[in-house]
Amino acid sequence: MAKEKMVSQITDMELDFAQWYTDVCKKADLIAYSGVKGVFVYRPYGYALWENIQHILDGMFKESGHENVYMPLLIPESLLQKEKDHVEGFAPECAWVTMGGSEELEEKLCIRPTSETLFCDHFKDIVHSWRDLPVKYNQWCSVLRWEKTSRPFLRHREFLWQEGHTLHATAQEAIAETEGQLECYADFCENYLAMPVIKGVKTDKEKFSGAERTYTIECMMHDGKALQAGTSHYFGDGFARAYDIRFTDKNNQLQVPFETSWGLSTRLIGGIIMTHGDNSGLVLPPKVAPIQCVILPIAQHKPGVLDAAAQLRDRLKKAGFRVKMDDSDQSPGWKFAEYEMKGVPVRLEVGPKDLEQNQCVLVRRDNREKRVVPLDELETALAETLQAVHDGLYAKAKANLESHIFAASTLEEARDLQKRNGGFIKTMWCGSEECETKMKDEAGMSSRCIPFAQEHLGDTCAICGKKAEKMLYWGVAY
RNA sequence: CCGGGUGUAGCCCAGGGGUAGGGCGCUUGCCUUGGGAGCAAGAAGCCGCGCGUUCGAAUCGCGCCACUCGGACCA
Repeated sequence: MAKEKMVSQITDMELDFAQWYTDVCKKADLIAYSGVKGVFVYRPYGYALWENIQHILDGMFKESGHENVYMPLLIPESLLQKEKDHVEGFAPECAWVTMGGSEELEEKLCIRPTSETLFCDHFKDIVHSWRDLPVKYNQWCSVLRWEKTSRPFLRHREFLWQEGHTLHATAQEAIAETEGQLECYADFCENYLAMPVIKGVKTDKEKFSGAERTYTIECMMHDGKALQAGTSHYFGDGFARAYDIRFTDKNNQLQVPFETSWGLSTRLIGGIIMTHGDNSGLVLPPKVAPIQCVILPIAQHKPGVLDAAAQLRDRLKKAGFRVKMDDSDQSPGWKFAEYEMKGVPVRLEVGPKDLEQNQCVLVRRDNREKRVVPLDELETALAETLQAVHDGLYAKAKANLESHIFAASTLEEARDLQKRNGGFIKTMWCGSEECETKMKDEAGMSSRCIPFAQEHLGDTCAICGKKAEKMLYWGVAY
């Protein structure tokens, strides 16, 4: 008899990647829909993942001298409008508060889509002397952008993020800050999330509204689409001039300071899902997994099993691992499937047969490899196994990235490569926005970045044939 | 925002102008435990929302909302 599917399952990603993604988000208990388009409920398991990300990043920011602050949710229209490029960029996706109680407001208030304007307005008041610089602030908050289409984690109207905002006496120092924070993001993605990144600079067309230069890290998903995982902006003194921020330097001269901002959002969770997930569900990088190891007692009604499992749990907790013991009365098979769906990096099985031999079994989520471990070596073995999962995930993601990079010398070639394989298409580029637009119109790709790691693929632009000195990555992005 | 699809129990879906259906899940009991076990009983629904047509609407019409797939726009 053909076994009917007993439980709701996850669509195979080869069959329908978008459906697979949505299934994982829901079945792994990360997120739930609310009654309003584009705003989501972060469920405990999904929020715990964000908290772990927050905790690590927050430590990195503080280590490099940044302080956390909290700015208001609302921006008066007049304040938002001071920087021309910025307001033009964000106006189409602003949501406004126009009523207070039953009264119409004198001036409407924008719900922050990002907080540059608020920080500038505040910086103007607190910075007067060279002694006040640098200012290195960060805030954890949510922002609102009235997106037309939305998807869990990848594109919310309201999303959680951090935004760093810093002010410096010199352009060099501000640029160093911008680049340093990009490195921080790249380090975090690669060493904590096991996501390899491509670092580079956005073209003028793609840069942040109001920025002089935008740096980015770009990741490659399983389906060949690109994901911008974090950005860091150098503003020059544009915002400072627009918002009238001045300081007196050591020579008693009035100067305009230089500014940066940088942000990373819950979108990254979407990136984790699409980088590491498989047809059994989520696969979480061990360093941010809410549960690093789930302990499953086998034949738990037999004497000694539950006690032994609880002892192992306590030992591992004491050793600093995030562990959970599941002694619910579900069958072992059910639990195996459940925790695979939730992406728990390591499963620990312990049953009567193990206890007789003073051992347990560790199973890796990424490749299902089993390892029998003597109980007195458990802490070391688990640490090794978690590290092995991290390394395994990174290697697999790196291979996926590398197998999704193709070189092209003409627009037609680029278009065909994208259509056939997806991925990043690298070409030489003359630097003109017209060529970017043409690539978008005819090949459906936007420029992802001008990578730091440049290669010389030729001397002419793949689109217009004119002289070209820069190599650009193109792709279809989330 | 433009075009297509969908909305019936927690999930997947059938039905259909006149008492609301199935499978899975859920609850309780028995049984079972190294890859989503079995038996029995039970609970659970403004049939997405509003307005219309009708003696009567979950069913027909219109509007809206949400989800989804393309496209345009954006972290």
